[in-house]
Amino acid sequence: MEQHPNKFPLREHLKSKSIIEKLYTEGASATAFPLRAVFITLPREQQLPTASILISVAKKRFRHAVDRNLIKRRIREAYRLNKAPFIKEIETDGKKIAIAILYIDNKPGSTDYLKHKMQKLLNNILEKVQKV
RNA sequence: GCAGUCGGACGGUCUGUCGCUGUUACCCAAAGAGGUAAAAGAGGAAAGUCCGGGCAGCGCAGAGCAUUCCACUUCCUAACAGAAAGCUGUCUGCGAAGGCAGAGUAACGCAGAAGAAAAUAACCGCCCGCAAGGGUAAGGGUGAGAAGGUGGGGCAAGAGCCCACCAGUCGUAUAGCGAUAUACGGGCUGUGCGUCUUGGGAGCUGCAAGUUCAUGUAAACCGACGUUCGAGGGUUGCUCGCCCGAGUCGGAGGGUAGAACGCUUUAGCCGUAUGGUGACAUACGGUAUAGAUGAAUGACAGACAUCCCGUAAGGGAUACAGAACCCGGCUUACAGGCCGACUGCUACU
Repeated sequence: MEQHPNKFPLREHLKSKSIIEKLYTEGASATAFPLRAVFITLPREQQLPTASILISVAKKRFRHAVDRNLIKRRIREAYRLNKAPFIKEIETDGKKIAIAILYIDNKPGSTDYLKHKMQKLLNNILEKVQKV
C-alpha cells in the first residue's frame, strides 16, 4: 500500500522534552524571512520518524490565541505540502532530523507567501545539512 | 413612519480537493507501527481569571486573641461579592427608564495655606449702657457643612422664644412578612471620614489537585542535632493547651520527565404543564452533544445569504474572538440583523 505523501500525522510532531532542549542549545539555524528554523541531525533510532517538526509562534508577537493558531496552521499547511522531496533527500543521506520552525514577523503572512518561503527554508536547511 | 428605553434570543449556510484529533467497525500483522470506512469534533462570550461552588489531597480534642470578607428589606440558589421583587435618598432624561449611595454612631481622633468661629462660637454688624461691660446667630465673607429651612409674631436688638408649613428625629396608631409609608403627638435638631461598635461568615492548597503503572533506584557518601535530661514534627496567623515521636535536617551527587485513570452523564440540555409579580421551584416526557496535552477542530477554491457603495455593469464588507477538570455568576470585546413590552414626536382615520 502506497503512503500518501502529504500526510502530517501527530507522530511527526516533535514532543520529546530532551530533544527540544538539545535543539535550542546545540542546534544550527537557517532563515527565510519570516520563517526561521533551528535544527539538529540525529543518529538513526528506530522510534523517531525521519523528520520531527515543532512549530512555534511567540506570544510576544501575537497576543491573541486566535492569531497564533492561524499562523501555526498556515505554517503546518505549508510544510505539509512541501515536505515530500525534502524528506526524501534526508532519507537518502541516511540521517534523521529535528526542526523547530519559528515565526519571526509581527504580521501574519498569507498562505501562498508562506508556501513559497517554506520551500526556500527547506532548501536552505538541506544545503547546510549536506555540507556537514 | 422616525427617534429612543428595557428585556430576550441569534451571531453565517452549502459543495469540492488535500489534511488533523480521538472513537467505533473491518483489513494486514507474531506484536507494535500501519491501512480503509463511518459518524463526530470551539464560544456567547471558549476571553479577563474578579467572585461562588462541585471535585481532589492534606489538616481538624478544645479555648482565647488577632486577621480578613460581607452589610437597606424580603426572596432565589449547591453557593456567591450574583439574580429577582421592592424601600429610602440623590443625580440625569420631556418620557419609557437609567446611574450612584444605603448596618450603628456611645466613645476617641482627623479636616485647615479657607474662615472671626468647626461646637460649652462674637471679627464686622445690631441692641442696652456715660463708660467698663453685657446681650445677640437676623445680615457679611469662607467652606462639602455655620447651630434645622421659609414666612409671620415677638423683642432693646435678637433667638424654636412662640405660631404655620416643610425636612429630620423619637413615641403611638394604622397598612405592609419587611425595608418603609401615612396620620397624630413630643422634644427642639451640624457635616464628612477613620478608628470603633453590632450582626453574619472564612481551614489550606488547586486537575501541574490527586491515583495507578512503567523506567531508574540509594537503607550508598559527607556534616549537624537527638532517643525519656526528648532532636524534630503536627495542631490555619499567634498564644495556651493537646497529640505524635526515633529519627530529623542540610550538603554533594544521580535518575525519571513516558503511559493510563482523573476526563466528560451532568446543580446537563430541550419541551409541556402547574405554582409564583419575578428570580425560580415541582412534575412528566424527550435527548446524548469536543476531550486535545510542544496541545486536533484546518488550508485552498467556488456558490449562496445578509449589509454597504453604484443609474448600471460591477465592487466591497461579514465582527469580537479559539475549549484545557466541570458548573453558576460578574466584567470586558463584538459586523450585522431578529422578537417582545414600553416612551416621545409626527402623519392619517
